[in-house]
Amino acid sequence: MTNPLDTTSDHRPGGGYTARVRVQVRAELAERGYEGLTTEGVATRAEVHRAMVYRCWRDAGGLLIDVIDAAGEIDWQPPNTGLLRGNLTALNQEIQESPVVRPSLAVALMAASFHSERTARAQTRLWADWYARCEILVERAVGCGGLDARHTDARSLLIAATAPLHHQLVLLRADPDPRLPKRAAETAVLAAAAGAFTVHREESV
Amino acid sequence: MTNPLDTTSDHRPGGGYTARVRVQVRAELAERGYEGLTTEGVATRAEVHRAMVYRCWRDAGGLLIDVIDAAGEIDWQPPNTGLLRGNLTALNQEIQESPVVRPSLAVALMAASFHSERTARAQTRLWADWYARCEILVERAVGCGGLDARHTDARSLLIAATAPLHHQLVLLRADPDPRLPKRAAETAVLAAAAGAFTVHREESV
Amino acid sequence: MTNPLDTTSDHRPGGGYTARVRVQVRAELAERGYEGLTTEGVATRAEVHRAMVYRCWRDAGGLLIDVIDAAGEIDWQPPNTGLLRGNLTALNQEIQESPVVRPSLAVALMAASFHSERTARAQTRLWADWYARCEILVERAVGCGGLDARHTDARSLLIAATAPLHHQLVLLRADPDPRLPKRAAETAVLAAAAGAFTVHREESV
Amino acid sequence: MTNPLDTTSDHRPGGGYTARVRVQVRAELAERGYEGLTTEGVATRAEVHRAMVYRCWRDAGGLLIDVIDAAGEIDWQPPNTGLLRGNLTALNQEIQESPVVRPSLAVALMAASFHSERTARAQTRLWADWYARCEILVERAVGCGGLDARHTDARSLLIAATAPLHHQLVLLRADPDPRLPKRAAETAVLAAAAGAFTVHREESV
DNA sequence: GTTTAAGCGAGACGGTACGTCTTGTCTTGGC
DNA sequence: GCCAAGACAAGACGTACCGTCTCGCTTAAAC
Repeated sequence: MTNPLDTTSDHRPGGGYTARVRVQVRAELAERGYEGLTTEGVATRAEVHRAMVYRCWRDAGGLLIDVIDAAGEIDWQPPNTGLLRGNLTALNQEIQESPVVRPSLAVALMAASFHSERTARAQTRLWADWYARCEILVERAVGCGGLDARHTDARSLLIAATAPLHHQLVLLRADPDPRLPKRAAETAVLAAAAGAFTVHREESV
Repeated sequence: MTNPLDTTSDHRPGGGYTARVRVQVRAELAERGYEGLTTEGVATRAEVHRAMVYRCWRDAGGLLIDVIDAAGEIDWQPPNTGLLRGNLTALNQEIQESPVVRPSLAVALMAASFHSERTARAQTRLWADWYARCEILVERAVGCGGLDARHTDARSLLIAATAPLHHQLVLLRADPDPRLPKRAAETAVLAAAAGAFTVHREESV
Repeated sequence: MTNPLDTTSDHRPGGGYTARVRVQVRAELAERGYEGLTTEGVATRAEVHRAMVYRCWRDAGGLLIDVIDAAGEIDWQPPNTGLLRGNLTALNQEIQESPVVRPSLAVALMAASFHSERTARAQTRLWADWYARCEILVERAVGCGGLDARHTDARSLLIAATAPLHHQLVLLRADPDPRLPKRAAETAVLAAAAGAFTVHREESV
Repeated sequence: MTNPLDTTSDHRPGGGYTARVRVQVRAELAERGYEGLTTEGVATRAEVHRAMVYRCWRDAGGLLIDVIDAAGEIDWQPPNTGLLRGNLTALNQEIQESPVVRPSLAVALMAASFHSERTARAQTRLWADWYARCEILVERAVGCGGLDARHTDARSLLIAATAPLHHQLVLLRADPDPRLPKRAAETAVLAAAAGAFTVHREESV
């Protein structure tokens, strides 16, 4: 975050090296993976003195948090190609394609999130933001009559639709299955049609 | 365990220290997390010389692989309490309870799986084994008429049922939701009833 | 003190902080010894910004020189209790008592004098001043008939009388010997009586 | 000390680098003075990894102690040219000549001795050893009738004879005076002849 | 009476050295 | 031959200082 209110970092001044460092952190993560990330490497690549990195990001964890947070700031929007089914499929395809290069930034960020409590929280923020952005897909579908008029738990639907993808790619580390994005989307839509994500009054108590 | 599949270790002689070391690796992982694991720490706790660890497990990755593999060798069986829905719920509850303490062994193993290609493969083996064991749940349900007689893709059903749990706990690092195990199980069963996991001929083309 | 001899400082304006800083330098030296002296510590204690210290004293060496020079400006006079023997003994006693606490300012100043050529010169100035002040002791003795009427090299006599003290305390770092001040004084007086410090014509050739 | 009993250092193995490192410490001290000594510089010059230096000498202080101690192990003997007066003069001349190069090892060792308690003790040991070796000069003189037959405090005599030299060179940092060695020796001998260093019974109580 | 320069607080910045901690290899010597 | 012991090379880590610099604010003197 270039955001000066950022409570994560300690001082992060206006110096032009901030962006430069961030780029190099991402590069190192993508090239060498989380464990290959070193303050030394980043500093050298960014042509900044190692001490500077410590001053501004405190330690290796700070770099990670910064990059994870920065990942949430790109102006991404979920696909909007029409129907819910298609949108979820497209979403899944995006997920599937992103970490196709090994080691990828996406996987490295996952690994990084295990580094410390703070990186874990950053990762949690990132996911929360991502799901918040995706909820519009579900809301659109409800509005267009694609779903039961009763209130649907968008977050659960989205998780049902996308979790299998993340599961396969990140946890199982299986090779991508080209049919999985569509299948998982359809499964979620079927379940939704069957009322699986309907919010009952008494449950919300 | 002198696991015959284990291509990692160079020799693993009869010394009684093998089990001792494994126990300590697990203890260190559970206590200090993946990043806190050091050969020194393990060796000291196991009262073995550090060189011994390198001789037998080659390097830190070897220790991790060994422990991940060992995790797949315990004689675990999925719950069998009756109906598919109940079984899946029970399964999810087990998942939810395991990593409740932070840092836990389960989470540490996840983190460890990002260490290298080899630990990733060990983790993949572990998941494969786990799903294989769980497939019996689905097969029983099909056999008992709980599901459509047409062939059901057990693996997909299981992933649909459990992925949301792993997603919440491991990736989102959210606080456990006591209702989630049941909900995710029900969602998967609803989807299954709607034919989401039915294998069609044309799909295999 | 805006010492006119001081070639060190670039400017030393009227701000009241000059004295404050000097006091803190002395305090730091006495408390933490020469190696423990930092511009940061001094600045903080003196409630002055670190940059101010650099502006006015140029660098750490400047602080040291300043303090060494300031040590020569206190209005000290050698003891005058009567006879040469007694005066020298009293002088030695003063020497012996000053650095009795370790680490002391006196020892820290000695250490500081090794810092650079410039601090060494400041230290030399300090000694020169000290001996100049002490020469009165010898001159009085000559005048009062306590010594041979021929001209006596006061400086040599003083060094002979006090060097053993400094040697023991500063170089040998031995524990103070309560009898040493008197003994060293007597030795010097005996040598003086034997003509050891008499200046002969032929020697000046 | 190559002495394996050495309680100063922590392990100091048989590796051939020990001597190499010591040589480089001395070289650095002589070239750059005490403050210019860095573990980094020494390690690089000795072609040893920096970590090795820390392993074997613990820290910068360890290096200093080692070198100070080593300085006491060279097989030096005081001059023996005949009479006490001449011997003391020769001794003083040796002192005067040693630190003639600035910065010299001798001065650097002095500065180093202020580094810590431990280096100070090493320096004290060095002086004690040096005086012990020099006492033979006085004993010879007493034996040959050069001095009063009553017992003479050799150490005090030696200090009286040499302290002015050290004082001038190390503390006052004055330029060497070519006549000083002889003068200081004569002064001490005169004082001795006058009974300045005679040990009285009651004093030794 | 402004304005303008110095004094000074604040802190970013580049840089050196420190001492610690791991990792993984290799050698030596006892059983 | 197993293995305890530990030396060794390598390199990252995070900290503490150092000394330089550029901003701005304020305040006293110059115009």
